[in-house]
Amino acid sequence: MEAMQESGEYWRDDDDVGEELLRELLDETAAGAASVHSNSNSNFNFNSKGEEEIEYLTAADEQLQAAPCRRRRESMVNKLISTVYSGPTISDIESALSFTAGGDQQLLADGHKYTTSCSPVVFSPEKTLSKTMENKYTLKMKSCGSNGGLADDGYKWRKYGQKSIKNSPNPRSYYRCTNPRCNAKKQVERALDEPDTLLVTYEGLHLHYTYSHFLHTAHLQQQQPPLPFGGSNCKKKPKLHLHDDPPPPQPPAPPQLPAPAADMDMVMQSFSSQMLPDMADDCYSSCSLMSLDVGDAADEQAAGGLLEDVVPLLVRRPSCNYSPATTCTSDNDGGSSSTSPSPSISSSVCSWTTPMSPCIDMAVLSNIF
DNA sequence: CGATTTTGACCTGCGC
DNA sequence: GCGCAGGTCAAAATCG
Repeated sequence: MEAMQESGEYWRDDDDVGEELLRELLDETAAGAASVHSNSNSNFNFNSKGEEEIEYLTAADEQLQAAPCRRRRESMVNKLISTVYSGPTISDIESALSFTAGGDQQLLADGHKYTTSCSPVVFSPEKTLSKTMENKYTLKMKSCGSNGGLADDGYKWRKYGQKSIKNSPNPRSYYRCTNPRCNAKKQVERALDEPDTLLVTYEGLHLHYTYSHFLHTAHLQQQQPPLPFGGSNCKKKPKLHLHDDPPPPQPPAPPQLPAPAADMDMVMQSFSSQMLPDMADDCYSSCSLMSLDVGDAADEQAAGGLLEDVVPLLVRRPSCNYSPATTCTSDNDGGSSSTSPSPSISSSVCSWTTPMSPCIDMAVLSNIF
């Protein structure tokens, strides 16, 4: 994970895009609200000369006008969320493990990669797992000395069971993510033929950042001056700073721009109240994680106020292109996954830092809004 | 004292 | 329906 951070992969350079989208969205929303409001009787428009024009619209006309507007707004929301969201994806776990281990890989005769260190080999579920095990994938990794031989994947796991497996001398351990809102699980067992090799089967997806992400972000926060508008002391509703948003982080830290950051505070407040009236608190608490210190971040994480609770999984799957060939489907409350191939080694190079097509289940969004 | 691990019991799906 | 194997639960034990 550290290596991944050092690689700079986490850094997003599209913050400006996020701001633009936010402003555009707010403009659009304001315009839409004004339009809806005025449509109660008649539609007031102003031409370029500032002269008042009055249009009388039928219900059908209103729908015709509203539909493109709604689509446009949805489109912008898609872009916005995909821009704002910067948490880890399933592929990041792989890449984290890969980068952390830094081991050499070589191809085995069966086509799988063999690792000489802790770096994982990812087995495609369609090859090694039954159909009932969609959303699962298995990493094969050499055990490392520490942490029980298991490489740190950046998440905190709680063991909830252990079971001896038939025809295997090694018991299988069952772990669950410690985050109460996250249903990610993993199973760990030693390989039969290679005692120093661990088979780690991940199931479900994390709906939150890695703890190492918080720690690093908090570290950056401590290096920065107090934030405007209450900043870090504002515990109940810390302000959002999109400039602080870039995920785990990477030195050198991007220059803090107080004015735009403050501006984005207000923009985000507006966004929260206008676009997410019911979710404003969640959005606040989640988006503002970046403004918290270590303790606050941990508390906040424990409390479960997470942006990822708002953002559908599909947004978080950069590799999930919005095309007919790779239709995105949300299959369970874990929110996985897609008909596209399950995570593979090649997907490890993907991250949310790469530009992606917005891919949001609009049904989910409609529930949000 | 809270969080985590351990471990036996229980539940569920599947094959016969 | 029964038995088996895998997965989960939950109380007790342990840890920091």
